[in-house]
Formats: sequence, structure tokens, C-alpha cells
Amino acid sequence: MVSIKDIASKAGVSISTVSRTLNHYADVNPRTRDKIFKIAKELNYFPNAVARSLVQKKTHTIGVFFGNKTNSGFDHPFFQDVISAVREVVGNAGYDLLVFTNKNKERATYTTLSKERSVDGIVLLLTGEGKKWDHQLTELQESGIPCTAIDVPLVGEKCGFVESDNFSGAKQAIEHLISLGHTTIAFIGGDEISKTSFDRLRGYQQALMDHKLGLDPTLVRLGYFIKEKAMEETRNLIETGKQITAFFAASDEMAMGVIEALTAIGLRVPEDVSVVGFDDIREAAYFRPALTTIRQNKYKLGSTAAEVLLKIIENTGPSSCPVVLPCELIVRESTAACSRRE
Amino acid sequence: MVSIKDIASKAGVSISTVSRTLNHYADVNPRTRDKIFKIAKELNYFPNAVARSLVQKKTHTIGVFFGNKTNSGFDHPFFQDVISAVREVVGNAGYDLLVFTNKNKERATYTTLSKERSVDGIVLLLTGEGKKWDHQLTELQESGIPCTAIDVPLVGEKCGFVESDNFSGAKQAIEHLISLGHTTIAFIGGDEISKTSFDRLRGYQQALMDHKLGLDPTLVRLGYFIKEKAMEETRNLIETGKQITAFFAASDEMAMGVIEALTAIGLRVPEDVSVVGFDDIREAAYFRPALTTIRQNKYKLGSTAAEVLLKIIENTGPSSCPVVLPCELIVRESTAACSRRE
DNA sequence: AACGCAACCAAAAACGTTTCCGAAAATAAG
DNA sequence: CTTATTTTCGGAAACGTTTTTGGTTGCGTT
Repeated sequence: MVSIKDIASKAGVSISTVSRTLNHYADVNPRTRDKIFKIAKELNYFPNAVARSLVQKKTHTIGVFFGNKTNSGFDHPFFQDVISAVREVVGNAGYDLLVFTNKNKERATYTTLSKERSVDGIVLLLTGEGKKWDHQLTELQESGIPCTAIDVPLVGEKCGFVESDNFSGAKQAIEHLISLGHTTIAFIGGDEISKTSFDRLRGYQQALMDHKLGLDPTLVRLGYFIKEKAMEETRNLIETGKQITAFFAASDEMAMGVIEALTAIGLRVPEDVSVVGFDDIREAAYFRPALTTIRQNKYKLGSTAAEVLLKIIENTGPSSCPVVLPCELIVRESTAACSRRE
Repeated sequence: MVSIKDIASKAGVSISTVSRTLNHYADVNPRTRDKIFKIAKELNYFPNAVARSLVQKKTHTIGVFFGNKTNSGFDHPFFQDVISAVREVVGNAGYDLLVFTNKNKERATYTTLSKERSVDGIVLLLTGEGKKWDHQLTELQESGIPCTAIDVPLVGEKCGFVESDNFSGAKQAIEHLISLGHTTIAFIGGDEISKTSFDRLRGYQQALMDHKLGLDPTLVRLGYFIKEKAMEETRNLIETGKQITAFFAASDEMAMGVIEALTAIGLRVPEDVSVVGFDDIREAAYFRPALTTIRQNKYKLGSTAAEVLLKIIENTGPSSCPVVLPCELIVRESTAACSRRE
């Protein structure tokens, strides 16, 4: 491997001169500058990023953490777009992405792994189950490592987070259903710990209250963002005998599960019961019936998470966190006017 | 940042002893060993991977290159599963993933970027347009950097590649169509440079010849793996007036385009014309009509690419390259018996 | 008492950079 | 022709490790 030293000896100058030249310092004679650049090109030189990082304490690398369950990384239908956006904007700023695989490391945390690798900042892309590690999260918040997350409320001087307006999104969904004449609406929520789940539940309740439709606690169930669990809960819900005419699921995957369970029972969607999902993952448009859902702007979610992170890292401008992005109701085929006569 | 030096001074030993201790060398007294570990824990020490990499010339990092067009990275419907698999197996082996964003670097190549970052190996995930950079590829093959690729035929001592059995896959697709009674089958291929495209074309031709159905060159068109191009070509094909009863597209995205174009013209799928795709991306199952397609084992593609790479890096076992994985015909709704009477 | 052999540890070089500081050379000012 | 000022460059420390080499120390053996 050809180093700065080789160039120096070939050019008859010191390594510090070579370094200053290559980094475009002003105090170097044009003649020697040209010579050094010429030799560098001849020798096919390129700098060693590792050595540079060691002294500069800057790696031009952004760390990425996924949850470590399956279906929670690149193959997650929601995160694939946000990670794509993150890559785009950090790339334009000159950073590469280090995806932590964090396997077989016992006592490792986000913080220790980040410090070991000396990444300049990190973005957290956690699914439901990953968010419960608050001890890790508080450690991170206090660590001083620049970090942003999607959906998980990080607070701290070097922290930021961005999320969709889950409250309003859920509210929109329910209002859509109400405008269609539905009055008995079940909610398949996420979990009991994430802010995301909580906000969507609140939106559901608020919309119901706004329209003077009573809240029936037995109508809200937890699906933990898992399709199978959602199927199970819809079966349970139907078995209660209540005349439920619409379901709102806190994710598209669960909505698909709801529809699948409903269909298995013999109920037609949307003729007999309407269902709306949340997220607008790719499959939602192709599913049959095509899902009516609340679209999250996944690309924007990722890009602003990255932008906020870069601001924190480079200390430019106020962080203005959290950022909350609007959702959009996408009406497709899984919702229809309520058929049940009062 | 607490370093090995801090531990050394606090323990009253030299830094080399600390290093040897932490790396579990044998020649260190149990008493000092315990003391050093205790202090390390107290000080919340963890090693600096950058410094270690500098001396060891090993980063425990696998580089990943995507094409730099949009829809060719994480958001590519095909690669999301393979990158997921790559992450899984390299993670188990103790490597992290460095995703190159390679923006705004003018003269950078796969080779120079990899050497700059000192990654231990790389995997290439290129879409059609990316594969034409053969000067970059030959440079890489000669560089001695361990590398594997999906679908692009890398040869060299430190290179490997894995692909699906595109020839047999295409052959299966056509045979399925033939068994359904189709005799006039159009082919919407990929491009004119990639091996993948070429093999699928060969499979198409071979199947036709095996069944004594003549080859009509005007029935094969290039869609460049782009939906819109595929739509255009199907329109062109229909306008020729030939009684085409089936289309075979070299990718699911193109197959969807074909169906869309057909539907726009007023032709029904599969009643009037059958179409089969290639890949079996997620959307294929949800699309309507659900796509009959040739499934590539995307996870296996990624995992064996990673396994081969690790073998090359760690010099264990023969590389046995290329690896070619079988495809599987998935019959869904977009194909049916030929309705046209002879 | 002398020797050999373990066991244990310290010193120092090395990895490839950046960067601070000061020195030499060149130029300008007096 | 001296002095002051700029321009240009080299020396050396520093970043945090690993790894080689060799040196003590202590012990058991003759």
C-alpha cells in the first residue's frame, strides 16, 4: 500500500509537506504542489481513511441500528424506504453508512458500539420490540453521541427524533369511517409502551368523542404490529357478538391480517365490514381489496431524520425537534359505506 | 475517551500488559489480570476499533455497493431481501456492513473506495445499468480485494459470484406456457449486456426449440428492467397484429407493466393473454391478477454470496464458484390455458 | 553457588495520517 | 547592507492500539 511517505521520499520533501499539499493548504509552493500531485497520481495514491480517522477523531460515518429480530431490518416493509432516504442525504453530505449487525456481542449497547467504531452519529430504526430497551436509550441520550430516531422520543442536547402525526392520522382514519356511517369501530393497536401506539389510540378515541360516539374499551385490542396477533384479536372481537362494522388497525400488516381473518370467517370487505390500515406500505396498494390506509411519508421521515442528525453533528442551526410530519388518508377499496341498518 | 494508557497507569503496569490481558494472552499473572479487568470495567473502557484497525489492517467490515441510480439500493424490491441475508450471515461472523454512498466523489471506483476504507471484503449489488462499468469491474478483479457479487460474473482469485439458474428458470416459464397451449409467446427481455438477461433469453429460445416452436425474432423486445419501457414494447408488440397469447417478462416489474398495458388496450389477463414474470418480488403475490412468476431465492442468494465472501476473506475452504441456485415456478393467476382456437 | 528455565512484564516500534511549531529561505522594507 | 516580513517547508508529537523482542524475577536443579 502506497503511503504519504512514499510520495515524500520520491518527491524529496517531508511527509508534512505532502499532507499539507494533498489537503490543499495554502502554504505550499506551486511548483512542489504540482510535483507532489503528479507523483501521487503516478503512484496511484489514495489516503488511508482509518489513519486519518484516528487523528481527526472523525470517521465520516453514520451508524445505523435496526432491531435485531427478523423482519426488522432491511426487509422491514416500512423501513426500507426510510433507510433509503437516510442513505441519500448523508451520502450527499459525504458520509457513508455503517450498519451494525450487533450479533454475538454480549454486553454491547448502542453507545459502546458507537464509541468503539467512532461513528460521527447514529440513527435508530427500531421496531416495536426494540423500543423497550430504555436503559440503553437513556445511556445513549446521556452519551453525547449525536443521534436521531424515527418514532422513538429521544431527548437530549445531541438527540433528535422525527415521527408522523400519529394522532391526527388516526383521527383522520376514524373520521373517514364515521363519514361512511360507521359507528361501531374496533381498534387493533400496537403495543402498550411505544409513543406511536399511544398517539394512534388517542387519535382513535378523540375522533370518537368528537362525534359523540361512546368509547367502548372492549373494542380496543393489542396486535403488537404482528399480523397473526391481529388475526387472533379480530376473531376474538367478532366472537363477542358486537355488531362491529369497521376495523382500524395500527399498521397495514395488521390490517391485512384483519381482512384475512374476516374473510376466513365469511365476512366480506368492504361490503360487510370496512377496514383501514396505517403506514401505506408498498403491498397495501396491491393487496386485495386494496387497502384504505393512512400514509406516512416514509422518505421524508428518513430524510429529515438524516438532516436533523447532520445539523447536530455539524453544529449548524437549531435542531427544532421533534419534527412531526403530516399523514395522508389514502382511500382505496377496503372501506365502504356502512351497510348495517340502524 | 478512556484508553489503554489510563488503565495501565492506574494499574501500575505497562500498556503492553494491558493489551495482552484484554486480548486474553496466556502470559499474564492471574492477579494482575484480574486487577486490569476490574479497572477496565470501572473506567468503562472499550477498545478503539479505529486504532486497532490501523495496526491490524483489518476492519471487520464488509463494504456494500449499490448502483447509484434511484430505486437501486435499499428500496429495490429485489435487493432488500438479499441485503438482509448478507447482513445476517456477516453479522454472525462478526462483521459489520459499510454501505458506500459514493456520492460527490469524482474519480472514485469500487477499488479505491474499498482501499481507502480498508474494508475486508465487498459485495456488489448492481442493477442492470450498473453492470456496464466493466473497467471498474476489471480493476476490482485485479485488485486482490475479496469480493462477491450477485448476478455479475466476477472472476479472479479473490472473487466469487452467485446467481440464479436463469436459463432453466426461463425455460420453466416457457414450458409452463406451452403446457397451457400457448404457441406464440413474446419475450420482454432485460438489456443487451448482462449475463442475466442473456441467460433468460437463451432459456426462452431453448424451450421453444425443444418443443419445435419456431423462433420469431420480432417477438423478443428489450425492456431494460423498466416498467414503462415494458409497457411501450407490449403496445408495439400488439400493434404488429400477431396473435400473441402469452408474454414472458424478464422481471416482475416489467410483467406488471405488460399487464397494465394489456389491460389498457382492453385485453384481459389471463383470459385473453397469459403473462409470467421473473423474480417473485413481494408485490407479485398481491398484484392483481397475482403474478405467475419464476421465484429466485433471494435470501439464499444473499446468504451464499456472504458465505462465499467470508470463505475468501478467511481463506477457509475452496470457493467453488460460481454458485448457481435453482429457480422455482410459482403458478398464480396471470396464466391460464390458451383460449385461441387454432 | 551456578545454571537453566519458566513465567511475567516493559520498552519500543509500527500502522498512516494530521497538525502545531519553529526554522530556513526568499523577498521586501529601511 | 541590514532588518523585517513573508513564504515555504521540515521536525516531531500525537491518535490508540498491537506485537515483537528482550529483560527481570523467581524457582527448581545440579
